[in-house]
Amino acid sequence: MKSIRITARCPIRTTLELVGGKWKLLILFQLVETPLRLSEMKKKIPDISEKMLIQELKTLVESGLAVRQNFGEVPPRVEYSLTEMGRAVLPLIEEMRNFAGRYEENLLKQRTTGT
Amino acid sequence: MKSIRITARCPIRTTLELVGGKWKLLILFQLVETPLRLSEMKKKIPDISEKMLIQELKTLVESGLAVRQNFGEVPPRVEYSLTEMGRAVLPLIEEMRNFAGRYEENLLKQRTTGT
DNA sequence: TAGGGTACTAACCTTTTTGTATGTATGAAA
DNA sequence: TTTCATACATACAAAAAGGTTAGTACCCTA
Repeated sequence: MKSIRITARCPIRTTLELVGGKWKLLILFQLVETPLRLSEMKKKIPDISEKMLIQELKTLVESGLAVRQNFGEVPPRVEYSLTEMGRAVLPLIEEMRNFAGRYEENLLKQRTTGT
Repeated sequence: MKSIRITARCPIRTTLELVGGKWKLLILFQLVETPLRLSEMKKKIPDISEKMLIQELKTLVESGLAVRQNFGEVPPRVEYSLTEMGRAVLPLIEEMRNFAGRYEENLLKQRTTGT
C-alpha cells in the first residue's frame, strides 16, 4: 500500500472529477451491457432529468469514457456506449457494491446485537 | 457480474451517500495509517476549510466510518480514527488509484499517438 | 490580567449542482 | 397541413455544497 499524497492532483481527486457526482456512475453502469439511446436510458434511470442525462453524457464523452454515435436518421437516433476507458470503471462499481453490502450487513448486525 | 437495479436505494447510491462529495474519501484516507487530531488533518489536506473538515468528520462519525475520541484535556485534544467499516473504503480507494492511473496512462498514449 | 492553544459553533455569503419548463429541427405519416 | 417522435438547447429557479469570518470555552502560562 503506497501512500497517496493529497495534492491538487491525486488519484482520488482525478477519479472524483471524472465520475464523481450524483449521476455519472449510474449512467456508465447502464451502458455496461449494451449501448443505449437517450430514451432508453431515461427508462433505466427513472429519476434523472433529461437535462442532467444529456449534460452528463456530454461530459462523459468529452472525458473519453463514453462515445456518441449519431445515425443521422429522422427522427433522431443516437446511441451511447462505453469506451475501453469507460469499462475501466467496472471494478470501481464492483467495489462500491462490496462496500455498500458490507455496510448494510454491519448495520443489521448492530441492530440485532442491540448496539 | 450480477446486475444492479437502479432504484432509490442501490449500492452505488448508498456508497455515494456515505463517501461521496469532495472531501470524505480524502479525509478517510488520511486516517488509514494512524489516528489524527484536527490540526494534523488540516496540515495533511491543506486546502480544506476548517468548517468542512469538522462537518465531514461529524457525518463520518455519525455514519459509523470514523470515531471521535475526546481526551478531555485543556487545551482540547480530540483524535479521529477509522472504524472497521471505515477501513472497508480502502479497496475502493485502491480502485480509484487504479482507475486514475489507467486514465492518465491512456491520455498519454493518445498524445504520443497523435489521436 | 492578558494572551495562547485547540476544537468547535454559528451566521452569512458564494458557487456549484440539480431541476423545471419550454422551445427547436427534421422528415415521415396521418 | 398538422402531428409525431427524438435528441438536444436554453433560460431560469431551487437546492445543495462549500467557503469566510468571527466568535466560544477552557485552563495554563507569562
